[in-house]
Amino acid sequence: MILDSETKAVELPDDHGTELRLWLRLLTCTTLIEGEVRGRLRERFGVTLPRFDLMAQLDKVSDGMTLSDLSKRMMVSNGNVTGLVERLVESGHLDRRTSETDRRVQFIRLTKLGRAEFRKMAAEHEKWIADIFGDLSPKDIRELMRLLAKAKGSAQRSAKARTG
Amino acid sequence: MILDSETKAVELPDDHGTELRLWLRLLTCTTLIEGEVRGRLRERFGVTLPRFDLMAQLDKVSDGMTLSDLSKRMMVSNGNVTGLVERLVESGHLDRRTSETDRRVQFIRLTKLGRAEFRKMAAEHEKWIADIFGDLSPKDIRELMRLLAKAKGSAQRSAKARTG
DNA sequence: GCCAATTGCTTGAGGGTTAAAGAAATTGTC
DNA sequence: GACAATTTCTTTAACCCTCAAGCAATTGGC
Repeated sequence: MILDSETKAVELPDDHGTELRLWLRLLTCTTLIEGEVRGRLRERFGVTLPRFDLMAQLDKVSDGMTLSDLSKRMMVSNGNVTGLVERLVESGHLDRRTSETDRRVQFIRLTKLGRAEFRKMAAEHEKWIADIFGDLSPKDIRELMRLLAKAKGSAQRSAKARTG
Repeated sequence: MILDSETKAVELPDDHGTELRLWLRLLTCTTLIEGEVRGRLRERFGVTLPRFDLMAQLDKVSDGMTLSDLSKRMMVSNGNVTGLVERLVESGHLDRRTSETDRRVQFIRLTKLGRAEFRKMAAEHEKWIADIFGDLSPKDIRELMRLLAKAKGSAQRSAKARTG
């Protein structure tokens, strides 16, 4: 550790240790919660997290979404969504309907069963999340929301600068 | 939206919407950054994120770690680590050595090649992270660290309450 | 010493995930 | 209308990941 004359830590010219520690903490935090949610979904409903997430996207709309929309919203690859939808159609939770005007496009919807099951899961899920964040005050939450929004913006700026 | 007589939003008795939104934002933020790092590691070094993470754990120690240690530190399953280590031994980055005193245990170390390659990657990685969080002030970072620590503690408390 | 419980690791089944390549349909331009 | 570029979706190979079951070695009582 480098200290100056007043015994205060001094930054090295290229020390990015604080950012790195922040990233590791963010990752740890998310992994921890994600694992907890995954376990509860599995244990309580026998459903996987990706399937739950996909159904959550579809629950927000009434008239269906395309596969491309889903992959953008979920931030996963196109091929990934193809497989997920396939399995959820198979199990009767989803419904696919080819567009009349563009035969490449498929509209994916929750079936009656799918929506009913999702709503049941979502209600519990929301309580789990509330409990998981239960030690945070409303002010903590607001502040975290604000800082994460800033971090997200920063990351998007950085990503855009890389790929052009 | 429910409004009271002074046109101010009123919480429903069981509304946990803010926590849910916080979780989604946390997840989005992490997924975004993780994807960015994954892409850069792949593009720049042809390495996957899990392999980089595993090597990062090993780089912190000089005398090796067991598979169990690795799986705890990385917060992934035991079987997962078995496969990852296998592939990294195969590629010459890792080295396994059975314990003298307990023949179930294997100490995993970075090879000379592994450590050299990791150090090179880590140096760039740190710069990427610094850039990704570049818009955050030192104060923002401190505050995020603090709030994420609190969130982590809360999540651990909740997880512990579930499994006992 | 014996044996049950525990610990460290591997295996196998079932999924999830990406990047890259490709098939099918549409659009824009001439 | 022709046809190149684009868009939507699927396929493939390789990998990542979990959970549960199982094997091998060790430990702790007795």
